[in-house]
Amino acid sequence: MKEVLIIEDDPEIINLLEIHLQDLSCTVIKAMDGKQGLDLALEKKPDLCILDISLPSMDGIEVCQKIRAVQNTSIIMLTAKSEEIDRVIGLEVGADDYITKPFSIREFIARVKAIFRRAKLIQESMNTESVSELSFDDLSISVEKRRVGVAGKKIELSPKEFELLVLMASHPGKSYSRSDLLRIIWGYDFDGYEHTVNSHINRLRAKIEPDMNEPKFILTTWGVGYKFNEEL
Amino acid sequence: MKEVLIIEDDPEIINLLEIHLQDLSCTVIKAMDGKQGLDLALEKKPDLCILDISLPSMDGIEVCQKIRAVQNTSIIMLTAKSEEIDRVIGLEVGADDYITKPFSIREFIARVKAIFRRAKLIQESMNTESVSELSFDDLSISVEKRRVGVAGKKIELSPKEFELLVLMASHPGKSYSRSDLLRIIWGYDFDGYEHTVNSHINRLRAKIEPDMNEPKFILTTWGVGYKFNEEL
DNA sequence: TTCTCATTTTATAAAATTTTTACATGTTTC
DNA sequence: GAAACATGTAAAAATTTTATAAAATGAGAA
Repeated sequence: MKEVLIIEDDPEIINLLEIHLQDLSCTVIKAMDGKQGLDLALEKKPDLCILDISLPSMDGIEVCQKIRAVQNTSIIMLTAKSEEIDRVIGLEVGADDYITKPFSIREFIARVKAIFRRAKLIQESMNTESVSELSFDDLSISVEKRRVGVAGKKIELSPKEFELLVLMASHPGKSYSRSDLLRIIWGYDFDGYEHTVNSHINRLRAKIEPDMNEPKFILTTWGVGYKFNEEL
Repeated sequence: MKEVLIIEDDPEIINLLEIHLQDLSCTVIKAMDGKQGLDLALEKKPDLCILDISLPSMDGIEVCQKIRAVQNTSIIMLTAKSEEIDRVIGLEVGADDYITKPFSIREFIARVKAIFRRAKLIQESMNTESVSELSFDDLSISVEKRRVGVAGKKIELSPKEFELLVLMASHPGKSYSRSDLLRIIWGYDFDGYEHTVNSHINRLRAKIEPDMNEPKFILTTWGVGYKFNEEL
């Protein structure tokens, strides 16, 4: 059960957001000014903060920075004008996402869901650092030595190819969207096309798949992304 | 299981750090002043000390120096101002890393992990260096006598070249990044370009490799660093 | 000091990877 | 089936990383 803190001085918006967050079965806590919001954030450590940029008693930017200095809470910032977003980004406040008012509830919900997905992904990827040997059928991966072999033959992979393979092979059956992969492997600040992932998957497959027309290891989850075959 | 000692007089910070260190499954011990911290460090020999610079009863810098005089515990120093870091560096206190308050937990965790990785690497590099004779194909290394021969012929190596060769030849197949090599061979306080490593590897290869276009002993792990050929 | 040698820096060339691009091929939906 | 969209493929362009050689620096010995 996720806990969400709304820091916002407009009661109408609070109400609106609260209703829809409860639909997502989140617990909602509320603060109507910056200072109180910061205190609550530090005390309750919610999974997500919705943070308005203009607030009484303490600016939203400051609140964001202070929260981020101490803990790893996801933050979505609300701004009235899109120019403010530039300011927030320029200051590298470190929010996870930004929404300009007025916004559609549909969009808001989508973003909240996206944040939760990301947080879960990052958490999962932190856990699997320790596995050093992976083996499926005739594919073997030595994470530490950075070696990959197919049917006894040594395969040379580029850094990105290797990282993609290790990540996916560490979580067989888990589908990663292209943007998940970009965020995890390329980093959150990569700005390029999602198609880049296709290229790398394509080259990786060419190196490890015996039959390109029927991939055995790296499968396509249509409309979603890619996953490592869980039935091996 | 790693043991971490926190020496810090602010209970809030202690609490914060303790929670996140426990997430990394570390055992945490705490001291709230310099003297007590020093005693605990010497008694328990933790894997890592988190050491605030301003402390009651004994300055953090003094504590750091005294710990380092006696044992090789990793130390991360916390300072309120970035000027203090200059002072710490100027005094060559020998901390492994420095963080200015306020810091983000994200960053803190990343640094702690980095310290543990380095410690592991250095520990490993110490292990097999006790071997006094190494021999691969027609390359022979006498670690004790500091002599190297290729195809029966004696080769003169400079100190850095020799150290690089011994380290890598002691751990065939293990890839070392340029920064790993700088830290292990040059020392943690070297501040120069990673490119320096290339120069040394280049000269070392020129002396021991029969064919520069296809190195036999020292191989490049593209995008990572160098390793000694494990298939000899 | 002057010389020598190891080391570091710098510059440039070469190699490999990564990203982009363009287009082909599939898949879904109406 | 056709339109819209998602994925596959291959190759050119751009970027990053590594190799190599040569010049500058610095430390120590004669």
